[in-house]
Amino acid sequence: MMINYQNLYEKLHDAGFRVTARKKLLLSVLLDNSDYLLSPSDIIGKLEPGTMDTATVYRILQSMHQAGIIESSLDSQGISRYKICDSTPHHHMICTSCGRILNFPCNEKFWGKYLEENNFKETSHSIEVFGICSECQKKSD
Amino acid sequence: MMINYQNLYEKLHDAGFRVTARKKLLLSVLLDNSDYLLSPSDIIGKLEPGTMDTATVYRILQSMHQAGIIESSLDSQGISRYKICDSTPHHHMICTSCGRILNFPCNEKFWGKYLEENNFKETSHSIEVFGICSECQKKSD
DNA sequence: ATTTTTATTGCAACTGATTTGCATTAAGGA
DNA sequence: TCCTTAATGCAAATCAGTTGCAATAAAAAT
Repeated sequence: MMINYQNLYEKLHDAGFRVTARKKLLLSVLLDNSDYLLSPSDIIGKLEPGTMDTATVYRILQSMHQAGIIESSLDSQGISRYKICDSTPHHHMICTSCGRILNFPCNEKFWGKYLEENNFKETSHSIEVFGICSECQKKSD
Repeated sequence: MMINYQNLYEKLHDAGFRVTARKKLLLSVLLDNSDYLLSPSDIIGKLEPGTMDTATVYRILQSMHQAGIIESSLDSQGISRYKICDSTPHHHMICTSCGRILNFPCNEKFWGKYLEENNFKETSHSIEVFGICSECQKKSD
């Protein structure tokens, strides 16, 4: 299933949100940078100055998250970062130099035995691999 | 190698920090709660009111982290949480109800093939499993 | 097409975690 | 014990993110 604007607009609408000019604009920024986790201030930096209030950006990001069209995570400094949801479950390889994120699938769960040993009921998990992406390795040569 | 006060004091000292009464006090709080990731405000809450200034707590935590005797992580709300470093590498099972953290070792790295495919140079990784610990499952019965 | 309802937005003020400048105090080596 | 310098308390500042409110604009109803 391809990601497209119509689809995203519908999801927003179905979640009870109005499809406004600002929401469309933010969506285009996120789609244009779908390989990156963007912080609110990254996003604001990509807009013409004065296009949108900070509070509006935060509110729209909340709405989109609620509508299930973007996923959020915290970077190493505790700042929220967002990207359009991927359709398949996955984990991340995050470049600590440029911030690019690459996905990889995850089927194995080698910690199953530890869950049992501790009688721990898993609800979710997260695997993140940090390092330097191919592009950034070239740059530093 | 067991964790003990002398050892921790030495590490602080070796990193160029003075071993003060406040640092000893914070260390005892962290040792008494070594199964939990504590936030600065958790820690302050465990002290007699007026024992130590907020800024001091933050500064000491920075020093201890720099000295390599505590590890830090961010909780789901972006708040810093700390605990005494474990001697062996491991990953976490974090109880979303009480905050207790359980360790499990990690040897396997099933993402190796994805690193190669993308020519991604790993520097570190993090695996966190969220869920409900044994104790909290009992409580909700 | 016009009116009506209600979500959306800008603005400014606010919150809560964390940091910083500065004067004072106290480690710990000489 | 003295002296140098890190550590500390206090107050003010910073920074991400949130909120109240009045004005605006979607989308639903007429």
